[in-house]
Amino acid sequence: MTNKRQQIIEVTAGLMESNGYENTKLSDILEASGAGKGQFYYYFSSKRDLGLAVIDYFFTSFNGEILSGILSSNEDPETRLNEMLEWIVSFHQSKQAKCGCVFGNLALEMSEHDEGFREKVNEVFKIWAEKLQSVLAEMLETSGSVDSAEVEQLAQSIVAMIEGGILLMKNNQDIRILKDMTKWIRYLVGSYVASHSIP
Amino acid sequence: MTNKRQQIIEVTAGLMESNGYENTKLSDILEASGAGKGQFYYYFSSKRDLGLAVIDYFFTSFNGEILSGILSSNEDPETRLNEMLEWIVSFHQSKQAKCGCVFGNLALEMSEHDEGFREKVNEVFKIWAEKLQSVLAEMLETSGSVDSAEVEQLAQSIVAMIEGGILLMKNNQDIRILKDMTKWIRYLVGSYVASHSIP
DNA sequence: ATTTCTATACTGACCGCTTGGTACAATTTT
DNA sequence: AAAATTGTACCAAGCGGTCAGTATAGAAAT
Repeated sequence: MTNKRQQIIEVTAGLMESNGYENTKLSDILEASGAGKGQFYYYFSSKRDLGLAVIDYFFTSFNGEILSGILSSNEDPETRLNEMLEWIVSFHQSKQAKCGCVFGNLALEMSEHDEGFREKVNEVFKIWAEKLQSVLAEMLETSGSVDSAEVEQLAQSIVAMIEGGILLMKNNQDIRILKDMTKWIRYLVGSYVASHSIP
Repeated sequence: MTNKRQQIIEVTAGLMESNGYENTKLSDILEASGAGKGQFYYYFSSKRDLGLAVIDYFFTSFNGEILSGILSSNEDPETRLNEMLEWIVSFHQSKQAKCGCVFGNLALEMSEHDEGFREKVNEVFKIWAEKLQSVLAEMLETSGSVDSAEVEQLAQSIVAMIEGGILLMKNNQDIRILKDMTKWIRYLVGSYVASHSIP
């Protein structure tokens, strides 16, 4: 039964979402998933091993929802960007603005003392920014000269803006901060696209 | 001698800057500051007590450098904003983009399970945003209608953008990400001010 | 002038508790 | 019977924090 393995991953994902990695203790995991120690160490070689598996699990879900989902739909690029921002806001609203972004949380918690975590999280941000870049490129399709390096920077900065908005939102426990941030992202993108479109 | 107390605070500040709060162990603090356990508990009632004192210490330094310093100088508001952004970039450059922002780090690490930390960090962000708001207001002085609530949101979002840029910078260990972010902040502010100025 | 007292500054062994991880016997599945 | 799976007792290490006691220096008492 790899069911149990998957169950442990999903339960831990829930715990890590609100407590981070270090603060999700093995005992919590065992209790919440109804597994024994032996069972755990049969499926995972260490807590770290599980942690990395949980990141993969989060990415799969994030990828399906945002990257392969919303950002890859048939809508026009502006709509897709908007839908992504709205999805993020309502996602955090449903969590009462308390959890933050798992990837952002792990980035700050783990990046310093665990290369494996750092690289895995980094990959998520990288893929996200790449996808965003292609959406921005679509918006600029009718433009004359497009500096693709600049668009790349913009895409990456949008990811950073979202993460920053989530950080402040979480610390303030107020969804409005993230909502405002998305407004300025739209403003920035709109302003950039407008200034680059051929009259 | 309250020297020792101050020394412990400063040494811990250095440790917390690169390791966060939980990962700065009491044993590290004692070793680095050359203090014994008894000495420590003579000056501080708990590790948490020290942690809160360290935040105050960081804020004092941040306040002097940025809030009362750069942002309150006699230069015009655009220059002050620029100088702040440049200061932040070169600060993190000097730390090889590895430490991140103490306040941002603590926000994500502690906000969930310690109200005291959360509120203290929140206060920092709040004061920062307020100061930034007044600088933005100065830029808009010649404008006709200024929506001060909107300017407040912009100021807060700029703080979020900086924090997000630092987060990604740290996880990527690449200062360029933060540098790019500051570029977009300037672009956003410039664009906003331009669109609100009377021709 | 000498002794006694007391407040401050500091020591480091020790404590209770939690942690991630292991050993291994018992059970279930094949 | 053999192999895969799982419960449980256990471990060493590390943690923050406590505590009984020491050193010292200046004030107070003699």
